[in-house]
Amino acid sequence: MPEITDRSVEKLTRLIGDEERARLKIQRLRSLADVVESDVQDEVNIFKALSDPCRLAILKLLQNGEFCVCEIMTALDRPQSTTSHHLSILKDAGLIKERKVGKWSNYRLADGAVIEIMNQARLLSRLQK
Amino acid sequence: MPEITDRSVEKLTRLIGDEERARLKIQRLRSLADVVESDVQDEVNIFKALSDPCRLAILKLLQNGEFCVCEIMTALDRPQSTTSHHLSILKDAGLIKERKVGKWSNYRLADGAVIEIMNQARLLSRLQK
DNA sequence: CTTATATATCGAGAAATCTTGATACGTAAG
DNA sequence: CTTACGTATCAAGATTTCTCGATATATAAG
Repeated sequence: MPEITDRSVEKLTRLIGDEERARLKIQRLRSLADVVESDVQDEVNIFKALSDPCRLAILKLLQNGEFCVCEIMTALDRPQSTTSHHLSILKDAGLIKERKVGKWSNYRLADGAVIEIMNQARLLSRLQK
Repeated sequence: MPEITDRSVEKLTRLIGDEERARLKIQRLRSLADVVESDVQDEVNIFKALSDPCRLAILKLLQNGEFCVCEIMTALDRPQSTTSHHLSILKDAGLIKERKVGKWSNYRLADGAVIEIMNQARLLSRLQK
């Protein structure tokens, strides 16, 4: 029997009248919103990786194939360190993959789902107008 | 004829040898990555709104219907001001909609695409394991 | 081994975000 | 009008993120 001993009980008890029913309702609400911490963090990291204009530009570029860092920094018109940093965030989030060839690092999209998720966002952004 | 007079030219010229061809390649790379600022900002805001565990929990809850702020704060176990703040970010991003009834504010998902985009992210997060 | 080049990492200042108590606003009831 | 309550906004400290010059690492060439 999970403990529920915080500010919510008082508030919902006033709303519902019966403290026991309030507790049950709180349990139900918590379970509906429940997201397991370790699971959700990966998803949050994916969305964080997508939350930057530079990185969206990189992903858009990579829809045209595989490119090395020096091509990507040229496309973005950003310094090499900035570009490399953004690439590592995208890679850590699992959105792109790296392939080293000699002293070059080539990057490509990790999966078609990356394109799909960007399409959905574009769809949503148009919806609100 | 767009001007290209920055660090990229020097670097790519070395790589390619011919400065004129370097300039052409730069133009092509830029156009592939080009994201119109005003358009991309809406998409960035959508991803930013999704980049928080609290807000993902709210969206997950709202997949079960419409809820008022006091129910949502109960589900999250967060103070009212925090909850309200997250809701306004989700609303500004166009992910949820508000319906006022008396002194209550009820929130619901704005569109099925919200569920879809979360599903894609979950798919991606599992892919990388 | 030395040099050059492509990329990654470090470090620090600037900017944005998160959190939450305090306060303001709006509606309904007395 | 006054009070109560649900919600929104404000303000400020804590944390995170962004940016980019400086530096480190790695590979290839001489």
